[in-house]
Amino acid sequence: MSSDATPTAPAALELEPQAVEVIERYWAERASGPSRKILIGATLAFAELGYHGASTRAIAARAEMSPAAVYIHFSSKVELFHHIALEGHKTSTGAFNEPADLVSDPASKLRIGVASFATFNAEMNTFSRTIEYEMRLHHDRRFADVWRLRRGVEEHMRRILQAGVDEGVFRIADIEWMKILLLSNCIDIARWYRHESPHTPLALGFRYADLAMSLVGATTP
Amino acid sequence: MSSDATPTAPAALELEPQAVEVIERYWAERASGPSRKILIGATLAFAELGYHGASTRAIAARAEMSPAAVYIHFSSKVELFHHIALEGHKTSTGAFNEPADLVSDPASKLRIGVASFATFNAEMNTFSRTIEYEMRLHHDRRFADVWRLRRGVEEHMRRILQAGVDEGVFRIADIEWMKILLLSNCIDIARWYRHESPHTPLALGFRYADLAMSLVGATTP
DNA sequence: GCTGAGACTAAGCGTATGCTTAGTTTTCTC
DNA sequence: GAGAAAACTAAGCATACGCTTAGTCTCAGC
Repeated sequence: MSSDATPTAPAALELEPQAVEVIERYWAERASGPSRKILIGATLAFAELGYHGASTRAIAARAEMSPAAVYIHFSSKVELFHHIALEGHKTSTGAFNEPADLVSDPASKLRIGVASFATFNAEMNTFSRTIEYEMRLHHDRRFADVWRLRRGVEEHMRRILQAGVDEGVFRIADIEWMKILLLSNCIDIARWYRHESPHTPLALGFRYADLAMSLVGATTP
Repeated sequence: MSSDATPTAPAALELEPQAVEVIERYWAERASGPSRKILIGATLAFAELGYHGASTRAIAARAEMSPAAVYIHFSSKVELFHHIALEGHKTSTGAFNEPADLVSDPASKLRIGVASFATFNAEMNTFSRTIEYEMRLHHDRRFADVWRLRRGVEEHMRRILQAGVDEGVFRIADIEWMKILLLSNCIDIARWYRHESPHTPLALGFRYADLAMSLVGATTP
């Protein structure tokens, strides 16, 4: 039995070059100097190897530093992941909340919120997917703030749908179900989207916005 | 910096009791004796801790065996995961393909295929989610068979949609996009569904089937 | 009951892990 | 330029990891 064990370790996932660029640009806007290099390296390592599969040595190598240097800037591996997950969720939830808050009627909120959220998940597909998948293993107190952000988007979506129904512009039989469905659509983009897809993230966002309007039975043209 | 490292390891994810039962029943139907115990233990460990986070000791403990006993039945940890992923994908793809193959017209194929696939992903949410998430880290040759099964469902869905358009019963502007959308809806159920949800997997399957018929603009009542 | 095969274990191996330490290098301020 | 603080490294620690080995136990067949 043991003699047929394959000597090859699982190969690291090959990331799309554009996905790497997106991640580098993302952290360039939010961190500088060595911290930035570590955040980029860690994000890439987590994306390619998973949280537990990514050793601090792998992270450090991608940051072109020694493993010990990582601890100058982040107190632990899990704290590093927490930082990435929190920042990622702030951006992700902001991608939905902020555009929706720029308009006042429910239909526009829904359209622009969904478009923006879908675009974000397509553009940041590798980043979003990684955090999404790895967050399931982190339910301890340290990550309570991240989980809270997620619940905030659900609540926001529910309020938009409720307002639309109250104003008679949405025809929804089951708001809770519609909320789940609309968010599910947007979130799953991170799983399947690749930059080589025929649609740009922006175009995809419009598609999902149109779909959302259709699903809620929006009465506006 | 290092002095504020939290001494607590990430807590193992708490699985829904019903999710545990589902997994136990699943393997009861496909394995017996010690192999079954190992498959159950490993599936639970992977679900709670992730692939890399689940040590062979954790797997063995859940199977109530020693770590060495696992190697009598499975040649390596990765082979154990491969076995679980392959079996899971055979069942998952079967959940779509087999019901759809029982009927001949595209509308019925779509309805029954989606209903069945959605029901499967809800019922087996923990199992599906775990495999889905961990499969992204396994792209080496060993897992080619698993990846092939996934592509088979996509192809099948595309053929159903094409047949519906050819026969004039579906009104779809972009078949490729519709294919992605319909499968995305079903697959993402595994991410969000919990057994404590108000809808049973079966009821959810019908909802998704209705949604699919609506989305393709099916002309049959 | 005996024997051999298969299943199983305790112990351990070689290696990897997250993290620390002591020393070195770099940067910043005066 | 000097000194202090910050950033960084090589080396190493304590522990965990996937897996093997040698011995023990259990089961099935005769």
